[in-house]
Amino acid sequence: MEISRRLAGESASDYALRELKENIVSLELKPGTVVSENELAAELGISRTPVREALTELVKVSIVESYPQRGSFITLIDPDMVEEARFCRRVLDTEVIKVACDTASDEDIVQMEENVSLQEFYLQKNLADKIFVLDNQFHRMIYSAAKKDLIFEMRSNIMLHFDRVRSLSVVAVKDMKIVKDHREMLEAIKSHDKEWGGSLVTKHMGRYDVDEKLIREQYPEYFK
Amino acid sequence: MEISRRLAGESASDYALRELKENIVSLELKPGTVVSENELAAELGISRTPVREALTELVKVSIVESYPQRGSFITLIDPDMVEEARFCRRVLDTEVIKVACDTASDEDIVQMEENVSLQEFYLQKNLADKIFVLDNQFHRMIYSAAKKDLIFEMRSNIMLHFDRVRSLSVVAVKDMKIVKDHREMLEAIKSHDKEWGGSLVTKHMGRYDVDEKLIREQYPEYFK
DNA sequence: ATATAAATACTAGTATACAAGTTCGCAAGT
DNA sequence: ACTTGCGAACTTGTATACTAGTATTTATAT
Repeated sequence: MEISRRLAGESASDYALRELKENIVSLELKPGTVVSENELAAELGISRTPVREALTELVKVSIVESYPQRGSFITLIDPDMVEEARFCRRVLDTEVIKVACDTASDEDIVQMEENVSLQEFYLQKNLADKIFVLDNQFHRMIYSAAKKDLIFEMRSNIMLHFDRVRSLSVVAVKDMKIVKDHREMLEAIKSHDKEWGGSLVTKHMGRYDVDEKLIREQYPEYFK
Repeated sequence: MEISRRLAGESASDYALRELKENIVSLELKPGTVVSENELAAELGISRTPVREALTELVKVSIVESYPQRGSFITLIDPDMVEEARFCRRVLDTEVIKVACDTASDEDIVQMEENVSLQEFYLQKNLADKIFVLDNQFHRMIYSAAKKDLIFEMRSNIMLHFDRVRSLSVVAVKDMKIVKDHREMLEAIKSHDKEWGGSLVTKHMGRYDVDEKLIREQYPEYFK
């Protein structure tokens, strides 16, 4: 497992959860892998207790399975759950951006402006990983502007299933188009155009269409 | 705190989580109350570890707040989060029932038929608490028929915020109308009428409109 | 009497010890 | 060669011990 340093002020539990999520989404921890609480604790340099707390949360979102006295496993990719994640994102993002069109404050918009400008900057520099982070932040900002922060947390958890498949997809997402989508979403919010905003989400989701059958043929051992 | 017996085969953690949820929603544990891990462990007859695991999950959904070395508290009712819960339910229920209209199997429909018939039976007998349980099961069945079980779990967690206010509302929900709504939803699913299904959810949500201002005046100490 | 400081009784976070059960390998016997 | 049985080495679940920090109360000094 790929392990980074523990952040300043980060609790052991949060550290374990962050590391696990990153390694699961990046497929460093492959679907079907067995993960031992003791082993993880040793690798992370913490005790079993915080590791357990992190694993427990991941069990709740069905990205880890745990069987008493037998072991814990990274779940195989379940197409039904991937579809749940996609569905959840599409439905919530669509309605939330509409709310944001009504409720976004000037301060919200300033922050989003800054974010999108940075995305455009890094797009020119071709720094995809920078855009990845900003992308996630941008969507969080929309939820925040609509006062739907708790729902965003839920969305993040279920999106683990979706992100894992996205990582498998060899087809890199066309950063150019998604940044342009974000710019348009911001314009929709600024002009309070709810219908435009909603339709942009639909278009945006289309960017992430992947040929699941193809991926499944390539990595059959990862799928349920 | 009102404590019921531990179920057969129920782990200590699940027991603690179930008890906490029940007591929070029923307002037996009042908003703002301090909950001590040691105290809960003693009351439930288990150790701190499973109590902590339950509390941790409730912290994730913002129904409990925890401050290191200070204590844990049942959160005050936050109108923004209540609105998040209502929004989440409306949006997801609407889209999920549409999917269910397409995907519900004969087996799914048989189960729903049985459930709604029971609701009608208990309606005649005037057994509101029986209907309450069946109500929740019915909505779970719709999600299950649409293969959105994971999303239903998320919905359940965020609904804690909503259910708490519902418990405060003196105005009892008119069971007669909600049972009729359920019957109609089932008919919509059986006839694959997605638009009808979606509109029924909107109508259904209206049954739970409560005068928050009134409740807030009555219990100001429960609100943020 | 009042202000200040030290003692105390809490808290949550973490580490460790123990309990109960599963899996797997190896050895003994047929 | 194959089956059977036993034991060792795992696993998670739970209980308990320890750490560090907060809040309150008590005692002491002015």
